[in-house]
Amino acid sequence: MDKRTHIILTALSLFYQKGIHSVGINEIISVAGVAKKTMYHHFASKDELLLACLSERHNRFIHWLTHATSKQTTVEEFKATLISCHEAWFNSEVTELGDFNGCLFINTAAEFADPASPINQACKEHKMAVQQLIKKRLSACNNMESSQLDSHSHYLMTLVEGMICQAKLVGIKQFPHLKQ
Amino acid sequence: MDKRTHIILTALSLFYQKGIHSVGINEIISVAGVAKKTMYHHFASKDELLLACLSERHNRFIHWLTHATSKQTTVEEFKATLISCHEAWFNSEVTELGDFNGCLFINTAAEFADPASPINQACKEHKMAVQQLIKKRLSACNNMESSQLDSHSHYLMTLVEGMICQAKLVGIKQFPHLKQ
DNA sequence: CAGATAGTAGACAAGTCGGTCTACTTCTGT
DNA sequence: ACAGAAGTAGACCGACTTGTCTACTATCTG
Repeated sequence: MDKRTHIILTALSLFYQKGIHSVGINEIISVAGVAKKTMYHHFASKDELLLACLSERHNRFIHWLTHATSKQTTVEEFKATLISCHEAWFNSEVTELGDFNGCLFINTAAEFADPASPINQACKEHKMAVQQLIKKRLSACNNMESSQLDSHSHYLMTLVEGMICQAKLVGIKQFPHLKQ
Repeated sequence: MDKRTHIILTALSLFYQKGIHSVGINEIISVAGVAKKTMYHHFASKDELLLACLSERHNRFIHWLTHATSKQTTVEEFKATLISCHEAWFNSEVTELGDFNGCLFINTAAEFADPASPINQACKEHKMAVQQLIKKRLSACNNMESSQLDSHSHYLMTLVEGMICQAKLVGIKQFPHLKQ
């Protein structure tokens, strides 16, 4: 495998499981089995590496969510699919997303003060992309009233974000009460 | 003011605005205007100080939420109050909670890997206490069906958690779509 | 008045941090 | 075959980390 990709995947896994500031460059290169020079050959700094990790995670997540929610036809069906595919993630049943430890973007944003930093911007952009995907999926449902498209997609996004937080902090993995 | 309390409040503010690992002991004592020995006289370690900060924040938050949601009589009214008092928090209009920067407990949990650590336990306990408060408030509403008390309080909790995340990451401060 | 407690400033230890650099090797494309 | 890119190990830098300690002072209590 490509060294650059290998470093990204190793760092991504460590960042996701332990947080950003808890993981040092030395740990990353040691786990990746790579020389420090190699890492700094591909990435200018730890922040640049982190940005590459966020990008990788973003692509994986959007790819997964796109495919996991591609079959429903009604709003109710879509909502149920959205909830249950997230439950699968919480139970670490989605191999491409790895062992569940909350949302990498929420976790990362918690560690950086400046909201204008590229890192926080990347986190924000990820969330907006997810919101857009939900909206797109919702608009394809055959009983969706277009006048409520914005508010309903926004509502589902709030629900999903809440589920992720509860799954991480309190350990709730199933949300039967949301399915009515 | 009590030195111990002063240290806690200073550390709490720094931890909340910048994250835990981004803030060092030296910064805390420097901002608090206190000798290092004084800090270590009151707290055995940075983790102990953090636990005291979490406890302080927990008390403030529960106190605020208790009073902010004490007047409603119906389920619909309670839901509206719950949403709008959180909106006030997001807009930093609640003085006792300071400048909004997400939920300290969600932010903190993101930085510590071990879910069994006292720090993550404190975060979990805070969330369960909020959940309990919501449930208690809901049970006092005169049109609340007791059979749906668990599922409805759980639902409201999910909504509130989602709002907090969206307010922090995407900067959404108002949630009109949740009020129907 | 004595003794304990809480405070000050700041040196110090031992280790980690991100990042640079040297010296050398291995792979790859023309 | 040879040049250059990509890799290796690891020493090294200065700054920062948590936490301890000495030496001294102020304040409170019996």
